[in-house]
Amino acid sequence: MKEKIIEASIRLFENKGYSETSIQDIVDELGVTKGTFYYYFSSKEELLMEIHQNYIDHILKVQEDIISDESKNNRTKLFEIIYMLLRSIKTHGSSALIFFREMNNLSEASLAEIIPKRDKFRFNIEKVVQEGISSGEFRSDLNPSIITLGILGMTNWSYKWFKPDGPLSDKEVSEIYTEIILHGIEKEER
Amino acid sequence: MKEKIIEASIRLFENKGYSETSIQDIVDELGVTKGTFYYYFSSKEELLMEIHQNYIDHILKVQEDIISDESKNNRTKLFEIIYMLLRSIKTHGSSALIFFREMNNLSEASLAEIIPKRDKFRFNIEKVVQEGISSGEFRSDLNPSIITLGILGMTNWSYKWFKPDGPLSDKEVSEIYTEIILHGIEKEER
Amino acid sequence: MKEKIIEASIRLFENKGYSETSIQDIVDELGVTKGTFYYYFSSKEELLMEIHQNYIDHILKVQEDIISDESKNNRTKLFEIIYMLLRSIKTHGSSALIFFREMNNLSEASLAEIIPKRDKFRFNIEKVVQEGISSGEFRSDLNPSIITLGILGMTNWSYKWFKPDGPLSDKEVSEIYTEIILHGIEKEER
Amino acid sequence: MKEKIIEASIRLFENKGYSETSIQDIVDELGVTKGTFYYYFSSKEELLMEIHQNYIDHILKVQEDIISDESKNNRTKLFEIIYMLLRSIKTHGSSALIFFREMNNLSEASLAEIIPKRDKFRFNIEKVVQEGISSGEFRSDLNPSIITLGILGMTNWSYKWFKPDGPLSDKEVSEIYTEIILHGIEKEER
DNA sequence: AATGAATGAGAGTTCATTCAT
DNA sequence: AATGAATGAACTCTCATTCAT
Repeated sequence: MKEKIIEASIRLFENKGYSETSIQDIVDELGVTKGTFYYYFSSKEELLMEIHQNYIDHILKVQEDIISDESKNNRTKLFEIIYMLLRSIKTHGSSALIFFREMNNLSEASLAEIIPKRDKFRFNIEKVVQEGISSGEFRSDLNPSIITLGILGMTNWSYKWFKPDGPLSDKEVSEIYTEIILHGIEKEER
Repeated sequence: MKEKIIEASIRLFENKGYSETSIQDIVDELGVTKGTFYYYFSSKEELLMEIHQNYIDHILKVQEDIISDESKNNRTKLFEIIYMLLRSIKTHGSSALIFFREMNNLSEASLAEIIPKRDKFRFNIEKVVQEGISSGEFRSDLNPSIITLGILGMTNWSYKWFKPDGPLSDKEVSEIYTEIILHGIEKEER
Repeated sequence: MKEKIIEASIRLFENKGYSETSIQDIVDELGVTKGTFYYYFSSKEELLMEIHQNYIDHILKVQEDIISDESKNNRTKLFEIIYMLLRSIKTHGSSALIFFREMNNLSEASLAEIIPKRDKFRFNIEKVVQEGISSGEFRSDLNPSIITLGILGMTNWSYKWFKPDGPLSDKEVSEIYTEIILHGIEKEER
Repeated sequence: MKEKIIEASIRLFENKGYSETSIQDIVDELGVTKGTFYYYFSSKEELLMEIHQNYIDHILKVQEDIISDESKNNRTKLFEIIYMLLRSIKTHGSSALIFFREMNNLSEASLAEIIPKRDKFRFNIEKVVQEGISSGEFRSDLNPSIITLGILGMTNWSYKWFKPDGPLSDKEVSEIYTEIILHGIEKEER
């Protein structure tokens, strides 16, 4: 039941937004009553928090796996992180969209847990960029923080328009994005 | 007074979000009463719509000026569009942020006016990309639509983190972004 | 202007009801502003009161003319009162409807002026009935107050359905009503 | 609780009118909160609609019973319908008054349900009148529709003045009204 | 004679939440 | 594990009225 509540609410939050979706909307979707909701969640915000946690924990975990694989160079790591983010739209429904759009509906207390994780995700990418610079894979004349924010922007923005059943697959889009980024930040001898 | 209401509400919407900001919040900020608000706006959504209109009309106008300047090549046009978007954060407060974040709080009727303009802005960029491909400035092996969405992602995402009084200026960030993009999509002889 | 406000408001009160019609509705109808309204009337209720006064004063006056005409017998007087009421729908727009429907929107003070006039109108009819009984025109075995209320019910109710441009004229309806009433209350030798 | 809300609101609507009675007034009367009201009714209009439905369904049902009783002649049927209407003031509180006075506060959608029932009630009376004409009980020289509207006027108007604890009983008034009507529309050999 | 900006009280309605069962 | 009645605070919006100009 708890899972079903989360799934239904993700669907509703995506379409109507968190604030505009009432507990009533959620339980109506499942044919149960509000009491049931409060048996599993102590507040509406706790539900939102759980969606956030699930999502960020998932992508952080996959990211760590990618980064810690010493057999991959930094170019490959960047591609795989980008691909993973785009793939998560298919695997995690609209959790990503909700993660980015509804963050300001979390309480101070919840934000204090989520923001460090979100920052960690960003720092992990920045580390890949910096190691690529050190190893000579990437150009050294561009600010690594801004590069990282550019990558995140490109990728995260895709939640606004990417459809898993659209003309291009998540892999194809990831390849184009990686190509754009790499042949910009990579030191040149092409 | 109408201007003051718009300014105050942009500030509040930015911090608390549109749905979480009440009319009471807005008028308290100005020391007037709710009646005053409804003297100038017929609904809360009309206010949101006006913010949207002001913003999109502004950036569309500036974009048209950039694109129609025949003395500029497409590389320059891209840079100027990116720069204009980042600059608008300074000049138009948080209208940009509200524009992107609160779009789903518009009514169907309002969306029907805004979406075509937003699409036009995107198509205008896509046209610059395509003309750059035709003219031989840009690579021809990457999907122009995806390139455009990548550029928009990078740039629009900056409303989430860019601070006009941060360590880098809007111009510097624009130059880095342009550099990343260009030396990826530009046909190479480096 | 004052006349125009009264006319417009009668039209609006008829369709939407007094409470549901705002001052704004009235002045919009005339293309003026609310200030204008308050130049002529000190409150919304004063306007309603004026409509009431105009109507009741009119029908009271006509009624007195009918009653005081010594050349008419009581049968004729009854017919003429009924006819006058039905005719007033044509001549006084929907004042009658408003008079009956919106009376409870008057203040205590206004009611204290209107109710005695309304009662006087009723007593005048009751007097005709009673004189008809005394003179032998009407049956003496029926309660004159109830007869009067029956006549008023029949006649006043017509404001709910009578249309001046309908299949029967105000005169024809009056004749049928009088016929029904008379050949019930008239002592018999038919 | 739902029943208690209906009862309290009928009392309040009678005295202050529907538009002038607020939800707050209703719940104050019962010592509950506005939330409770909206637990049982989705809108103020739904409450008004329920009062209308209850009343018209009741009188329609009783009317059908009267009409379908083949042992009664049409004179008797008329009397019984009139008596039933007057009796309903006692049995249904002021539902009748509200039914007639507040009909224009119903939405289009609600009216579309109520008007046909109200018309059916009227047509049923008209049918009795017409059958009385065919059977020779009633005069044939008077328009049956107007007769019917006259009967309804007399009877419905009584909601404005009839008090169950007044000098005459509902039965006595019904008898006087029937007497007035019958000896007007009945073919004569008196 | 008329405007237009502003008020302030109150309207109907929504909703997250509680709690006895 | 789940219900259903009830709360209470907040919300958007309406409106008769005022008043300086």
